[in-house]
Amino acid sequence: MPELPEVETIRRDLASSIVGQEISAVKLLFLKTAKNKAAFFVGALKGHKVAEISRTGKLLILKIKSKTKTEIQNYLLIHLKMTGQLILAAGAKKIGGGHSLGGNSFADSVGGELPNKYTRAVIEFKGGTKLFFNDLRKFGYLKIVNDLELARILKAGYGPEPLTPGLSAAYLEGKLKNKKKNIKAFLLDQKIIAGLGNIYVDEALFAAGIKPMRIVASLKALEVKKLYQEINKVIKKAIASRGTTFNNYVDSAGKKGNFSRLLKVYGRGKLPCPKCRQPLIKTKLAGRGTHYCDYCQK
DNA sequence: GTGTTTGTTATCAA
DNA sequence: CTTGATAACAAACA
Repeated sequence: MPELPEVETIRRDLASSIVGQEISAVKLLFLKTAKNKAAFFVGALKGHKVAEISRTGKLLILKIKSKTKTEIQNYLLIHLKMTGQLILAAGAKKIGGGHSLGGNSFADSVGGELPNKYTRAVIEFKGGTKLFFNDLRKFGYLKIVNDLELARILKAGYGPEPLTPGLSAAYLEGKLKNKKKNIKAFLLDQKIIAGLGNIYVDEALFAAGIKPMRIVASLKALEVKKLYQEINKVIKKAIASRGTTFNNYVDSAGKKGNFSRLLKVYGRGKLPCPKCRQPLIKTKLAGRGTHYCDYCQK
C-alpha cells in the first residue's frame, strides 16, 4: 500500500536515474493500465526525455520534455493504488571480458525475472535502463495529461501535504469545523490532506492519542495541534526509513521499506499496546481495517 | 467457498 | 444543495 512516504522514496530514486534520459520504447502488456488510447500514449512518450519528476500525495508526476517549442507540454501520471510497483533494471553494463554480474537488482533483492506475470507496462530508455510497472490487482494506472488537465486534477483532488506550510493546525481547525465525519475518514480524504493512507492514519491517531471514531467537530484545539504534529512526525520518519512494506511495496530497486518494524498499531491485531500493554483493538471504520488502543486513545 | 486486504470513485441516502 | 456513508473495483491468500 504505497502512501506518501513510499511514493516519495520511489520519486527520489527515479529522479536520480531517469531524469534526462530518452524513452526509446514503451510496451503495454495490459492495455487498460494506460488510461489513454495506446497509440497516443506510446506516441507521447517515445523519443521524448523525462524533464523532471514530482509528486502530489500518492500521485507520481513525470514531466515529459517537449521536442519543439510549440509542442504541448505533457505529463505522465503514475498511480500505484494498492499493489503497484515501479522497478528499475539497469541496462547491461559493458565490462570488458566479463559477464554481466547482477544487472537486475530486482532479482537480487526480491528474486524474480522481469517482466513477470504482474508486469503491466515497460518503459525502456536509450541507455538500456528499463522501468517495469507491476500491478497485481490492476488498480494502478499510467496516464498522459497536458498541463491544463494536470492543473485541474491537482486542484480538484488534492489538499495540502504533510511537511509543507499549507498543512497547519489552523488549516485543520477550519476544515473540521461543524463536520460530522469521524477523524479516520477525515484523514483518509485526499482533498483534506494529500498522501495519507490507512497505515499512517492509524499510526498518527495512535501517536496523538485520539480514537479513530471521534467526530472531528468534537476535537479540542489542543488535540488538533497534537494530531497535526504527529502526522508530520510519522511521515517524516517513514520517509527516512524508505517507507513501510506491509504487503508488496518495494522501492525502485525492488527493496522493502524499513518502517514496518516501527509500526505501533497497524497490522498488530490484538497484540499488547506499546504504551499500556493492554490488547490493541482491530475493527472496521470508513470501510477500512482500523487499529487502535482503547485505553491510550481518547 | 468465504472473508479479508485498500485507494479511489461511483452511487445512494439523509 | 450538501454531506456522509457505503458499495464497487480487482486478484490472491488464509
